[in-house]
Amino acid sequence: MTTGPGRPRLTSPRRPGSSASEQILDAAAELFTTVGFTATSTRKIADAVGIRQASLYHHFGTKEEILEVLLERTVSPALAAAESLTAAELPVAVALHALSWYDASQLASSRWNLGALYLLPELSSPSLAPFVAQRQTLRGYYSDLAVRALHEEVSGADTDTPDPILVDLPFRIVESAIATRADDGNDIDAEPAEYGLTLADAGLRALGIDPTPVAEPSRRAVEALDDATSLAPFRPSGSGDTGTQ
Amino acid sequence: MTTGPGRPRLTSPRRPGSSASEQILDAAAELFTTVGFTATSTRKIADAVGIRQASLYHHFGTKEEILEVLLERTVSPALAAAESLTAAELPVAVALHALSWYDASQLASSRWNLGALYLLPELSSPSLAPFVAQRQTLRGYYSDLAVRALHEEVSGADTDTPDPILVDLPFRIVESAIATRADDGNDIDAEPAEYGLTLADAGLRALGIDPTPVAEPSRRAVEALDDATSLAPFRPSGSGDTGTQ
DNA sequence: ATTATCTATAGATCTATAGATAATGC
DNA sequence: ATTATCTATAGATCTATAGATAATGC
Repeated sequence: MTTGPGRPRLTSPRRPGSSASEQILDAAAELFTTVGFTATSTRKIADAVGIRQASLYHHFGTKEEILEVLLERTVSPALAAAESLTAAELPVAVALHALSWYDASQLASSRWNLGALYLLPELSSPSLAPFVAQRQTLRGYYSDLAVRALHEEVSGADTDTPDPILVDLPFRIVESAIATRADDGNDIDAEPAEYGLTLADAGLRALGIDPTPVAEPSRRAVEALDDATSLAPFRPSGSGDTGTQ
Repeated sequence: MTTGPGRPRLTSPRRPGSSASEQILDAAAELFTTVGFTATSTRKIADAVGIRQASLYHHFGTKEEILEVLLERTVSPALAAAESLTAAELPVAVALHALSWYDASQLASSRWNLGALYLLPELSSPSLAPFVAQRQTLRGYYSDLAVRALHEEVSGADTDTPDPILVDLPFRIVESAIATRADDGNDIDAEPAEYGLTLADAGLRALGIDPTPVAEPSRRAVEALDDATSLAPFRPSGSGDTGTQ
């Protein structure tokens, strides 16, 4: 690791990540999610990486740029899953359940509680608006699926325009994984896949939909997603066999 | 308003609140909840009040002390409601539903989104630990009620120690009002009482409990709470008649 | 020559304190 | 005399830039 161009560091690396940029992102992810964006100085990030404060600026133009990269990486996989599951020819309740399961598992299994970045009050800064918009797009996928699932379930027994608070709940219940991690410590003791299943089931029940019949098709859909993204922290304990679909 | 001791301000008051302290708390509540604690300078608070930065320190010893008062005021009513409802001789599901309804209504109806103070990453500061602990106590009331409600409902059909993720959900669903307000703007268009009812119902359904039979006794319990605290932003549209209990 | 680090620092904050000032209250 | 404000400022940050230095790569 002493190889490579450039003046050597004074300290040997103390952060995971093959490049300096990745090490900076890892340190910033920890600090931003635990003490906040403004409360994290560039000096503290540099100290956590083991470089000098000014050296950060060889890799990122501003402190905010670091946050932008972290936000981008956090919202992208969930948004891709939402698009893929919405396009797939799945029963709507299965798509919603699978999206919740996948998203909640990701939130629970990431090294740092990156979902907390979306709760930072500093996100009202205009330059971060694109990422806030992406998160709202994801929220829209959830509520669209919820609206359609309700229509399918009760076939018009409810009003034609369902309560916006109600159809927001699957998204909010998935999001609760962020607050739980923030409250109970970064390392959650539950299995991410199991945790995600509990939240996905609850999201459907909150809408008044029985999750029992969707569990198995949803499991297959999530496994297909994981195979596609090959990020796959998702290894359910179940007997599910990939590729049967 | 030009009366009273002390040197006059350069600017006439621009904030609600009969005393300077209340005006400072109102301005700080807006800024802390929208841009965050560290990102809010004492100068910005003072500007929002219409006084000089140094004048804040006549009323509060430190910036953190302002946050402490806001946190105290936010958690106290919910905690009092939880204690009162737990002590009351109510069916457990009714107590849980009423607590959720009351708490969610408060979160939705406060002038600023004060619940967001509990999501500030800066709360990991040791001096704020007492308030974090109080919030966790409130969370404990919710989950205790949820555990007991599940036992009563299915009478041992489930395991003896229910899933901690599951019994945390009524609390998390109520808390979702904070994120919704942060996402959709401070002024919510729904009636607080109606909003709270939707979340209280969903909390029970998430546990697998039908909220229909508890709605009416819960309404009476919430009205009794409001009469007791006489803070009462709670005016349900229903035909419920206070005092019949 | 290029790259990644380093040292040094400018300029802009930000929190909190010291002490002056202008009102009311006794 | 007491109170609530004001002006002024010390001391500690904090972000970002300028330019030197020490490696590799050609």
